[in-house]
Amino acid sequence: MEKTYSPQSFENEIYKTWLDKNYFRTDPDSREHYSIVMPPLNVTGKAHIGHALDNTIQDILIRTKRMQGINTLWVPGTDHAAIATEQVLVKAIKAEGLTKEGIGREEFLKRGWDWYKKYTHVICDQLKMLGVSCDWTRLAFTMDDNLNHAVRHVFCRYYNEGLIYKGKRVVNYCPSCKTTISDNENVHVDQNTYLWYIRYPFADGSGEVVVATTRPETIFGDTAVAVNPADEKFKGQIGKDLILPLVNKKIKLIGDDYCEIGFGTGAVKITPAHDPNGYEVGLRHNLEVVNCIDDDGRLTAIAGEFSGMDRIEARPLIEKALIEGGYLVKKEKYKNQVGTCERCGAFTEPRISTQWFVKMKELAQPAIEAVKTGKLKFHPKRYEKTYLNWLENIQDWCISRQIWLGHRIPVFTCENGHTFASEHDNPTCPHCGSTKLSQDNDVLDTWFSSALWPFSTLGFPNQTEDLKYYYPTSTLVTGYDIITFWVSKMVFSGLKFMGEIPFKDVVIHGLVRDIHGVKMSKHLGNGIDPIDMIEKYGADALRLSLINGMSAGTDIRYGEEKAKDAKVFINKLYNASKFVLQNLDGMKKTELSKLALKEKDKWILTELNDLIKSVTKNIDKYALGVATSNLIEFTVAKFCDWYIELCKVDLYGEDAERKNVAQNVLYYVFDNLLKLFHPFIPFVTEYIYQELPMHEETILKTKFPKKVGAGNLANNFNKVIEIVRAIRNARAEYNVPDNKRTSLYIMLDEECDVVKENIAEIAKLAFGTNAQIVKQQPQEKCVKLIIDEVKVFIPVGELIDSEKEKERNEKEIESLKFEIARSEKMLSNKGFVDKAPASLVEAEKQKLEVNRAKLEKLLNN
RNA sequence: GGAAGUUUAGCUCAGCUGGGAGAGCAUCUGCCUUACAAGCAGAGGGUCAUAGGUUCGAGCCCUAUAACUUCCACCA
Repeated sequence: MEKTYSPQSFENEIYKTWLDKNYFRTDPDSREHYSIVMPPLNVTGKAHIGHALDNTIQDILIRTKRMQGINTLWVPGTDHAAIATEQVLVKAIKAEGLTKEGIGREEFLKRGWDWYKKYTHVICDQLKMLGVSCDWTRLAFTMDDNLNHAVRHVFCRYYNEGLIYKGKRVVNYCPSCKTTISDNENVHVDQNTYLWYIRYPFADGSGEVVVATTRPETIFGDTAVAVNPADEKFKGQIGKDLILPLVNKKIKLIGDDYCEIGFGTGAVKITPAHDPNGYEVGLRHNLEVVNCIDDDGRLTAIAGEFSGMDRIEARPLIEKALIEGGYLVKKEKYKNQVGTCERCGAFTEPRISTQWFVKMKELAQPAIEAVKTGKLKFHPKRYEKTYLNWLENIQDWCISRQIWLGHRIPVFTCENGHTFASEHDNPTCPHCGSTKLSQDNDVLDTWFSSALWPFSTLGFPNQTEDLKYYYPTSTLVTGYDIITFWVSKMVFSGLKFMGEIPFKDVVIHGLVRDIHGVKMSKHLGNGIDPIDMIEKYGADALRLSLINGMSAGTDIRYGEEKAKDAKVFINKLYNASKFVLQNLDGMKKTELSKLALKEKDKWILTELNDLIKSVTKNIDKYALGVATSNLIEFTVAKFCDWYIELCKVDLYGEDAERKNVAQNVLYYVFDNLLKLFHPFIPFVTEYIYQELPMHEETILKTKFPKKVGAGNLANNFNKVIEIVRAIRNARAEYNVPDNKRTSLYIMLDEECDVVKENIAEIAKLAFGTNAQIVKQQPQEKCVKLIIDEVKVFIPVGELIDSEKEKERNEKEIESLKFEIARSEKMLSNKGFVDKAPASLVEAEKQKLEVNRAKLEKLLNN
């Protein structure tokens, strides 16, 4: 064992052993199962700290369940992240002086596969560094043959049931990525812009209507101006013709409720092709749809002199033209939100186009029910609202994307004009048998394949053993940011195709932010690279730092300090292990129940029992941050600070029997502690475990502690702790330095076995040269402490200061008096005595009595 | 515009069904005590955001207010 804790020296090797021995592999058997599917990792880029958090949580759950003897499966996987990858590829191709269209679809897809092959291991290797115990032999990829099959199978079922349709809709379009994006990918950002007030004259010269707009460049697509029919301001004018500025064509003034009275000028220009509301209005009024922005975000021919210009760049020029034409009334500063592309940040364009949709209303209903009936639970519960709110207001899901990478829509048209969907590779037309087919050009939204993840990774649509045994999965762990994107889609898909919810518990965690609470981003350079942290502090430290103090569902402020602190703690555990290992020589391994346990042994075993209970309970509740606090608290404040020190008396003593008891208890407690810690910090616990004299093949297959197997553990050891603390406090108050040791005289008013038994321990822990039980107060000048029936005398020589002694005594008397007064007040309060629970009132009475006795003892001295 | 969350020590956060305010880091004091100075022993430090209310009793429940954060939403 290395002298100092250096995780870099063993983490990789340990992981390699785990893999070599195939420990993470599982197959269906007769046991109960616990399964998790890992949220698929994007093959682009590398792991960020959010991945580290997400996967650490999953790993803790999996490792715990595995140790509890449950058949545990964790399926890892990757996602093809179509839009992002396509962008990277397009860029690379461009760098070669080629174009996507130039090399053709087939070659492009080949490059895509090459990319995936090359980079899949990058992110997987990074996860391995973190110590994840997923079954890598089952690594799934959304584009794998069987997953591809699942996608087409599902598509066809939707299609044949009429749940998929092709329709015209206003969708978000990114002119930079050149594809449609979903509402979720369309990020609204605040922008400081202007509101342009534009004059639309009546064709008959009888005045004008002024409209306010944030998008003057879409004027070329205007096909009406709308006002609210109830608006007095425009009474009698609805139906009249207006002259569209710059274009000089006639458009109608229409009445529509969409237009709000009193907002802006009360009149709004209607651009059906480039505004979702405008489109709806257009449908109601049968308006012409005029496209004035093309695929590249440039103005079309209809814009005349502006055609071919970027829509945003054209804005000032259009403004100038409006001024010159006398159309611009004024321009005001204005704040609003615009849609931007989540991937590239470009302004998106609402755009009318033909797309594929999934009808959602019918599918959403069972998914809503699943949560409302409590079959599917969110942790914390409040996120159910996010989920339900989204499903209850669901819109049809636009699933087509105008890119090449991904699952191509399996809809074919044959030479005779028959259109059909097929899940087969080389289909023939079911209507005429033709094999001359053309396939739809679009690919599916990546979420379409992710939606099937919990069952497609288990073999669906084939009814495999895995699928039968491991579905529905147990827990899904993910961030709140993709509840609507992903979680909800898996739920309705699972219900639809498997007839069963895909998982029972959804564990939601927060985002990892920087230490000031700002979202980490490349742009700001405030990101923390998990791999950096692993290299500097070790994977265990990173894991512990992410989990410790984490509260379910809330964001985490993270700074490098935290990883450092975690490493400091692990170092402490490491040193404790060194102590344990150095002191086991000659131990005769004996069952606890057969050992003559002393009070201190019973005390630490009781504490261990409590720890096991709370850690188990908190893991079950997904309160992992509380579980680690429990563990750390026990390790430092119980095991190291007290028990190890207490043990030394026996370990270094003459009594072989006693020594053996101490060794056994020390071993037992530490062994259990390692196991309890293992799910959280797997590497260091395995490393230390392997050093234990009696160990099994690997800690990860040992039994998770359940309950301390020993008889009655009742003990009175806290009395000793109280005495030691009192002595330490008194010494500090007299400024006795720790290197000055004193004798300790202890006088017992009543028999007190626990004190007698631990007299040497008290001396050791309270800086005594020795401690002895006396019948009478010693002659020397002493500081005198009274701990109930125990009196302690500390001869601290010239340091004694009778003034100070009196002062200290008085202070204690004061505080006791205060306590007594408080109790008396409570107990004389009729309301409290009558209404508070009896046990509480009783406890208060007890306290009062004890304090009164204490006070009396002090006063009598 | 709708909704959710947060507000507790200088910093990061715990605080379970209401029953005497906690941890880690930082600060101060004293100690190199044979696992650990990445340590040990001790200490200081809080009107639990504000104002009301319910209750015998409120950090916790209710109502308003403020600040910050986030999600959803088509307001020109």
